[in-house]
Amino acid sequence: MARPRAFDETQILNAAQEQFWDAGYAATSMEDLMQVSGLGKGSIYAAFGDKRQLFLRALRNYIEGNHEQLRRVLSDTPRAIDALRMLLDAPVDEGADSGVRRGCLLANSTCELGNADPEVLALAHATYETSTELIADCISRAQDEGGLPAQSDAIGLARAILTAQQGIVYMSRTGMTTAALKATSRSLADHLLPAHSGA
Amino acid sequence: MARPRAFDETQILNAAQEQFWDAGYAATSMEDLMQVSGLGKGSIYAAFGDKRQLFLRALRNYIEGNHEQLRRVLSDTPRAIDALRMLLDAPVDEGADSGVRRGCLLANSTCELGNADPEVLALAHATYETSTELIADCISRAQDEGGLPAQSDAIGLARAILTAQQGIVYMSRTGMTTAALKATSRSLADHLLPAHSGA
DNA sequence: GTCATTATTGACCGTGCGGTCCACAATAGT
DNA sequence: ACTATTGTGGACCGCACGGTCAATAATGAC
Repeated sequence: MARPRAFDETQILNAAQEQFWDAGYAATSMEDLMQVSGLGKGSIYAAFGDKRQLFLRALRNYIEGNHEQLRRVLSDTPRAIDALRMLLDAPVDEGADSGVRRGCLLANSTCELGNADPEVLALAHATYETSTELIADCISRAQDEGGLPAQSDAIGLARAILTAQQGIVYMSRTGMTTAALKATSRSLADHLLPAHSGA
Repeated sequence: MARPRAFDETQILNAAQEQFWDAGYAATSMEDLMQVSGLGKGSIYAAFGDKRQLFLRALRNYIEGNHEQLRRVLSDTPRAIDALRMLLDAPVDEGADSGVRRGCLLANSTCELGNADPEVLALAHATYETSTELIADCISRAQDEGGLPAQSDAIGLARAILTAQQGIVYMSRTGMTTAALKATSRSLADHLLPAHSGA
């Protein structure tokens, strides 16, 4: 009954996400977004509202993707303890080859906007709460499997792992060599997850 | 022979630093800087060049202050192991009462500008290299004092502690409660610095 | 084919930005 | 007191930004 959309909304969100991830919120102009999306300005505004709303949707899109991946890793890895170690290793590989270390979009956004935009802050808070629970579940599994001492507080340890991971993500942006980064992630994993599996 | 400055350069740098810390680089306008410094636009440009240069000086100012404080804590604390624990505790107290958790200016700046401004990135890299060395020295001291096992790699452990600290700094910005934050810092300290001193 | 409806485009707008400049103020030397 | 020199403040500039809008294109219903 009317002219159909010529673009896929998710595709645009992905493109916007990449752009915001590369440059940050403030440093991304509508021109940039037009370029990476291939859309005219009017189409973007008609479809998403304004820059901030597009950003928020792209950010939510990113978070969902991240959580999906987290869930997959945590549940698909045979030994739970290995999954936990992977959490600390993952940021090291991210973009190691391409040389561009842009960290985590949510972390970047929280740093840039967390003080000024309550919605971004709330998104960050909720995300890390969920992450903590997912990780804690995995810790319980590791305890059941005997990979971790049973007495330790799963939520507390989950928070420590998450915090360490965020530390690694950040340090990866500071020009640390991949080798140093790898060693650090390993060191943190060894300290936080005492029993580890082989070489 | 000429009209003297009516302001103290360091004072302006401190004011600018606070402003950039509160709002970030892009979200700070020259108007903001005029307001917090009490200076006219012309004076700022005459004294500091442009916005970016003022920012870089404010950032360097911040870094120097931070390192001074780090040095002081690391050397003035009687037992080195306690100093190391303090590194992880410090971010928790920072701004806990006022409620504003603005993290670390250098970290914020690196997240916002690290990809786009090589100078900021270089500053971050150099800073963390220095921090790592300072912490490593303190670790050696802790080993000499018997507070830490002597066999562990000081630099590696220093990097792990620094990374964990940055993780805590970041998590403090995500709306975590002070209690959870405190528990996390304690947990990380306990895992990274096995031997600790009393209740 | 006609029409109603929605998508698309790009010209256009007002605003706030970083940055410049100039008239004026304040000092030190003589 | 006069002058040279530098600091100060704010008016001013051009620009790029986010955002709007109207003309046009593409579809489905009938």
